Amino acid sequence: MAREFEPDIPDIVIRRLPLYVRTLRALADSDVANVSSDDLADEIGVTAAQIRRDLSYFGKFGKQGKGYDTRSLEQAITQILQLDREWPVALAGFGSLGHAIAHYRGFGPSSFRIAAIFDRNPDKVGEPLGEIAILSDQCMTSEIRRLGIEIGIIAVPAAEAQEVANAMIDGGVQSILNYAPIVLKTPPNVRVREIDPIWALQTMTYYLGVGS
Amino acid sequence: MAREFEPDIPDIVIRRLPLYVRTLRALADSDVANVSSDDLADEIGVTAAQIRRDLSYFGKFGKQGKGYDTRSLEQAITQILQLDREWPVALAGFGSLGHAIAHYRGFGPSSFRIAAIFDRNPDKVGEPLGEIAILSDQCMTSEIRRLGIEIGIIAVPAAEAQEVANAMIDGGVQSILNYAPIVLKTPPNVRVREIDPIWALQTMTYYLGVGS
DNA sequence: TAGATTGTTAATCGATTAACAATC
DNA sequence: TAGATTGTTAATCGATTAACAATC
Repeated sequence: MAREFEPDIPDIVIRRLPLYVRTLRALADSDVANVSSDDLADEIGVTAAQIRRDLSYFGKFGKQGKGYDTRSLEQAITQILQLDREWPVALAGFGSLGHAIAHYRGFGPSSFRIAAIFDRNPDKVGEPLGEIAILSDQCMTSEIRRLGIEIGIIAVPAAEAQEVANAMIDGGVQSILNYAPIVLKTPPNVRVREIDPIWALQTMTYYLGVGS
Repeated sequence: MAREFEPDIPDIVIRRLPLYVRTLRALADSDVANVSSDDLADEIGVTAAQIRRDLSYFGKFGKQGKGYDTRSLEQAITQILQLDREWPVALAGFGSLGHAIAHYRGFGPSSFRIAAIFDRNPDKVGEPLGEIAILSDQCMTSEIRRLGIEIGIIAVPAAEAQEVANAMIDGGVQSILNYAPIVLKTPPNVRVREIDPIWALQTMTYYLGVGS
C-alpha cells in the first residue's frame, strides 16, 4: 500500500524533514558529532519540542543526556525521505526558465537528475543538453512511462501548464514541481509544490512601508 | 506604527491573498464579472468558508445573493497587499542563478523591478544588465539605503548568504527572497521567504514508490 | 417575493508547546 | 552518582470548517 494514504504522519512534518537533513549534514561536515534537540532547534529556528515531536513519528534516534549523533540522524532521515537513491526527473518547457533549471547547479549534489526534457517545439529550442535529447511534448506520456519517471518539473507558460501536468500524470508522475503561476488540478495521489518568486514577494509587501 | 506588529491578521491569511488576486484577475480578464465564494473556492482549490473568513479580516466586499465583483475585489486585495505600486528590488549575486533571476520574464508585469545588482566580483560577471550597473557587495548597504530599497533577493552561495543578508538589512531591507539553501538569522521585523527547488522536491519523495 | 450567498459566530480539528518521568 | 536530555503525554494555541441569521 502506497504511503500517500499513511494516515498518521502530518504532511507538515514531512516538509520539515529536509531542513533537518540539510542542517545535520552541515553540522556533521563541520565535525560536530553530536547535537541536542536544543542546539539543533537554535540552528534551524524552530523549537526543540517540535524537533523531538517530529522525530517521534518515526522512532527513537537520540540518547538521554547526550542528544543525537549528527551523522546517523542525518542518514536515518535521509532514508525516511527516500533520498538515499537517485530520482530521474522530467522537465517540461525548455525556454529560458527551462534552460536555467536544466543548468541549475543545485541538482548536481542532490538526489535528483534530469533524465528527460520536453518542449512543444523541440526543433526551435536549439542544442540538446549534454546527452539528453529535447523531445516533443507528444512523447511525454510514453517516454515518462518508459523511463519510470515519477517526478516532473513544469516550466511552461501558465496557459499550457495544466495540459502538461495531465500528460505527466498519465505517464505515472506523482510529484510535480510547478513553476507556472497557476493552480494545477490534480488527483489526490499527486502532490504539487509551487515555485513562484513573484508570489513569494507578493506575500511580503503587506508588511512593508508605513512605520519602520 | 508599522504593520509588522498588527496583531490580529494571521500571516497565513496574508500568504493566500496573492492567490486570490491572481485568480480574480484571470477571471476578470475572461470577462467573468462576478464570482461567488463557492466558485472562487473551486477555482483555487480551497473552501468557500476560508475565502469568506479571510476576506472578513479586511472588510465586506460581497453582496448577498450575488457574490463578488471580480474586478473590484481584485483591486481591493491588490491595495491591501500594497501591490498597486512598483517596488524596487536589490539582487545580490550575479552568477548563473542571478542572471536567470535578472532575466526572468515574470518580473515584467509584476509590481517589482530590479533596481540594483550586486556581486562580490563585479568586474568578472561581464556585461551590466541594461541600464543597471553591477556594483560591488561593498556598496550594498549604502546603495540600498540611497535608493530606499526594502526588498532584497539573495542569489549568492550559501556560505555568503548570511553576510549579504546582514548588509541588506543594514541598508533598510525588510523582505528577503532567499535562493540560498540556508536558514538566515534575521531580526523579527525582517521577513524571509525561501525559494529552493531541491528542498521542494525533497518534501515529495517520501510519498513516492512503494505501491502506486 | 423567493433564492442565493454573504459575513460572522461557534464548533471542530490539528498543530505546537510545555512539562516531566524515564534514562543515558 | 548527578546532570543532561530524550520521548511522550497533556495542555494550549491557532486555523479551518460548518452553520445560519442577515440581506441583497
